[in-house]
Amino acid sequence: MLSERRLQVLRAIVQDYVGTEEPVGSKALTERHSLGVSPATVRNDMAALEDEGYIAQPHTSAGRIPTDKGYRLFVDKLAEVKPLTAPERRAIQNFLDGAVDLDDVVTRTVRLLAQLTRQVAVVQYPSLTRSTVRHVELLSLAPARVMLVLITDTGRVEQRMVDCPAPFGESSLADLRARLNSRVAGRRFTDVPQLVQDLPEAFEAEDRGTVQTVLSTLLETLVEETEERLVIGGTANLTRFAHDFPLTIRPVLEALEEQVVLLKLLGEAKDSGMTVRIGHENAHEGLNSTSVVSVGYGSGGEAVAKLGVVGPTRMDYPGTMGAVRAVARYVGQILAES
Amino acid sequence: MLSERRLQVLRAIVQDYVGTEEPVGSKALTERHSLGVSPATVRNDMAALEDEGYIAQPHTSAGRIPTDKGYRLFVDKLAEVKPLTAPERRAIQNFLDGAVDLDDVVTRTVRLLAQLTRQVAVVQYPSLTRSTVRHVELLSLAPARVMLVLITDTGRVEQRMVDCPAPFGESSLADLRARLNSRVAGRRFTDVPQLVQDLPEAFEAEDRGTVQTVLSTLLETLVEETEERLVIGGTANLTRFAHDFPLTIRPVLEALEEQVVLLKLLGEAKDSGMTVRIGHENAHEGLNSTSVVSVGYGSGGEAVAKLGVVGPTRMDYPGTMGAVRAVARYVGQILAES
DNA sequence: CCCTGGCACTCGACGCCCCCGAGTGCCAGC
DNA sequence: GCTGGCACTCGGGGGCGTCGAGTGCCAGGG
Repeated sequence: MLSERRLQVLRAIVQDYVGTEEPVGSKALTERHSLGVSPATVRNDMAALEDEGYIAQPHTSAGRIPTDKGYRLFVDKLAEVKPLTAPERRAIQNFLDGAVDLDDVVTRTVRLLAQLTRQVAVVQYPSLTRSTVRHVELLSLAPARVMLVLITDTGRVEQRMVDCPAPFGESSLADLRARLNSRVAGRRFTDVPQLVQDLPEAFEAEDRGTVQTVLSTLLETLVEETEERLVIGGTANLTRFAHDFPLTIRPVLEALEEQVVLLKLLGEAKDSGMTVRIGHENAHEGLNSTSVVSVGYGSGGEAVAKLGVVGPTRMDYPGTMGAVRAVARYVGQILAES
Repeated sequence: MLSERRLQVLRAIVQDYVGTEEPVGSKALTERHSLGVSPATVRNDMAALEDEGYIAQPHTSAGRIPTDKGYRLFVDKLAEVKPLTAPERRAIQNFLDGAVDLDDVVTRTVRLLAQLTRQVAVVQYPSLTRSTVRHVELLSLAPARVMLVLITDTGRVEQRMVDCPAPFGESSLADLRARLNSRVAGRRFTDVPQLVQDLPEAFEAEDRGTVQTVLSTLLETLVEETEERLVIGGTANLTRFAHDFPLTIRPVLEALEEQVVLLKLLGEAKDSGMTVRIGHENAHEGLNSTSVVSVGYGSGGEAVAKLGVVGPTRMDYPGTMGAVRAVARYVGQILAES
């Protein structure tokens, strides 16, 4: 177990390194922090911290920098989430209050978060798994061609073309439309598959193939509709922390373009409370030199989606966590109001 | 007026510089190209080209690099658009054929273009203004509440709620739906106002108010909801040509995050044919060191939106233009089919 | 008139060396 | 267990010389 003072030393190292972006030495430490001991003592502590793997030397005769493990300890034990200042909060509220619809809320949030943290922001759209079907419309465009339109209770509309295996009469179409809606209107997406399962049986043999095709297209659409979407912003901030150029930022840019990667990233985070994943804790290796701070947000008590930022492991954790938490709260409020 | 040989020299300089990314000198030029003259002669030509502003020296005693003006001449007079190879075309077709809906087409297109050109790709969603109406659907959600769904020929769907001034029967609704579609289906958005002008007259007095309300909502949708959307991809490719400075890529990343900037960028391009904007020809100063190659695409003969790539002025223009043109063509085909 | 080879000159890139100083580990003493 | 002292390490930066690609100019030849 590390002594109290050694923890202080670690905290001081993290703070200084985050501030200066340069390895920090024993002398500089004692000058900038009132630890009450001499550099020599600090050196001993540093040696101990290095033995435990919390800090490392980039090369002999250089100062120390925190390791992922060091940041982890810092975040878990040594840092307090820094609340935003009053003007910052007002700015958030003003900015988000101007949003006109869901898209706008999400877009504004991502900009806000990127600006506030000066890092890359990621915001997931509120999940639709709890949505219900308002209406399903079928339109005949050609004898063997049907357009399927799905309308959800949140006002979203999805449309698909269906190529039928056989011509499908207008009356059969009306029949299918009526039966379909009476079963699924008002029901949750997740219940639909079961509700339409035996529908083909109600039709003549010649139409069953088409009915089946239409139904499976509908089910596909439902699945896609619930697929998680997200928006990112502030990628230009990546250039701030990349003297050691393309090497660092290229894989990050690549990872950020893969929505799948990001969704997995957010998915791995805890559903409640804030999650901080540091460096190699991130499964995706392009993100091994970055940290991800994420938190769920939602209109009620329940989180419906997540948002967060991606930045260098050498980031201001207290400040970033404060900003992320504050933004999540305000977005939740906005969603609850609308 | 420049002699034929000097144009050849300029072409050779552009080609070599694009290939090697290094200033090109007179000796190297004569070695790599069979110009039929000695380095000394080339030097004279180069001096002339420099006087005219087509090439420049980064510093004394270095080779020459093309200026924006030089690239412009190259693109206008010296380069042929390079057609894609057969395997490349097959790859494009295969990749795009797998798309299931409009979103998917756009997403795939942007990935494809980024991969093909190894640059940043930008694809605009088909704009509603130049589209035609495929179908208008009306759904009765409550006695005095109608949902209007507009489906365009490009597969885009827009939806609006209409609160009717009076209850509106199912049969009247069907009547309106039929009349409306027989008039506007297949017609351009811009023609719709005139086509529906006298429609209320065909209805009973009690329904006219509602018909009028529905129609004006439709017109609003056509006019208002022309909000242009676009998608970008391949930003990681920026790192390829910026090992020198984060300085270069930062403003580019910033510009790319501003949809407004990009829309203006594409908007400035010609409606038909390919547009190449080189360096300072781009109004936005963050993009002063990049070139933008863009072209319109559409389901029929007419362009409904644009797509293109953003890359360094030092890019392979013939290849890029070939890829952009080919992708635009195939996307057009896909849109026409669906 | 235009092309050519020759020549002197320029200047950035590269490698070398050396010094400086921050930072370290260790140790004896308080 | 903390402290000051001390010898050592090593990366960074500045100065310097060399190298070579590239240039402009010029006189001579087709």
